[in-house]
Amino acid sequence: MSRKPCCVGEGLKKGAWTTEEDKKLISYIHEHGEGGWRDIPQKAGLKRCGKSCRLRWANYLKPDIKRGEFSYEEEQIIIMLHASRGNKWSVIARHLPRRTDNEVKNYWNTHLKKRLIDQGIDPLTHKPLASNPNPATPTTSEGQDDSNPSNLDEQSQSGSMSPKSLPISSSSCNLQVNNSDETPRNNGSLSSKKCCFKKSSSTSKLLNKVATKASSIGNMVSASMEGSLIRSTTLSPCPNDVFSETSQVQMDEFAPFSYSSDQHIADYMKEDISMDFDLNNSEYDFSQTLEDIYNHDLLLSDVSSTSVDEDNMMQNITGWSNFLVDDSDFPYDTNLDFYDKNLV
DNA sequence: AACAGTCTCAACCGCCTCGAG
DNA sequence: TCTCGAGGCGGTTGAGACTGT
Repeated sequence: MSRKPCCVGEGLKKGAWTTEEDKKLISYIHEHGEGGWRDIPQKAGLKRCGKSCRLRWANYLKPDIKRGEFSYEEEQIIIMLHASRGNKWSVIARHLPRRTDNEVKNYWNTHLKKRLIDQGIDPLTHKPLASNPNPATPTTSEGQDDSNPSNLDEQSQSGSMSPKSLPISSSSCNLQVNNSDETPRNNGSLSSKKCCFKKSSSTSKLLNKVATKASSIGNMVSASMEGSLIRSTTLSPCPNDVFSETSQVQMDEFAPFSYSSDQHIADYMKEDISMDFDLNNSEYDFSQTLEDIYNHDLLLSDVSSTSVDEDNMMQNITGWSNFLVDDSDFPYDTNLDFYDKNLV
């Protein structure tokens, strides 16, 4: 037993990778495949630590990595999974095909975390910040300096909140706001069917919560299914322990399933169901909303350890979509006041 | 144009888990 | 059973880009 340590050695280069180094690494991996990272630097002619090579490959050079702006659906998935899983970036990234854990982590830290704080939501607990009397107004909180003009300018100067500064609730609710420099993140229009929370029975509250998420669930399901069904299709009926070994299937193989034959379900669910709710309402619990959704198998809590029955999942989704779009006795008031105040 | 402050994200660091020896 | 290295993961850093004055 005389293994040599991975990252000791003089003359190892650090810092940004050059294109030349990238070429060497790509070329080597194309020829020999991944793995054996300790030996790769030497064999590929790189003065880098094996660990550094692995990271460079996994986070940047790998051909199927998706880069660039996160979609609305991806944002929703990150937020929801973070609420239930915490900083488990690798777990979250598994639900986002072609995204890396590092990228998800960076996006959370630089965008989503701030946005939640701005809207008075504690990014750790995903519950309204206790000290925040008005969630629609940026407040001083952890990592947030209200003397920072940029925080105030964003809304006071623009006269409206950009989608990125919208409350999570609103961005989940088909709200469309004036947005000159960005493609709207949701194709839905500002619904005429705006609903308020009603403090009634727990069932009503659950329905409220579900309805709140309904407009985005379609998108989320589509996106999540990409990741989940790829794996379930691949796995089933494989035992769980085989799962991780077989999960490297390209999503393209299942694109027809994800995007055509079942797109109608997602479309149904994206339809004109929207509402707002009052974050001041101490009973609102985003984590609970997630639990509710998870309990109905709309999202898989951790596909890496779960084998999924595809038919069962589709039954659930179909059932839920029918439930969600059946608003014949939609029990909530319409109310645009909240966004009228904050978006105009 | 120059400078300062802020933001972004690639890359590093250190810890943890797992498995080989 | 114990030790140690590889690989994986989450937290943090800092260089470069961007923005405001």
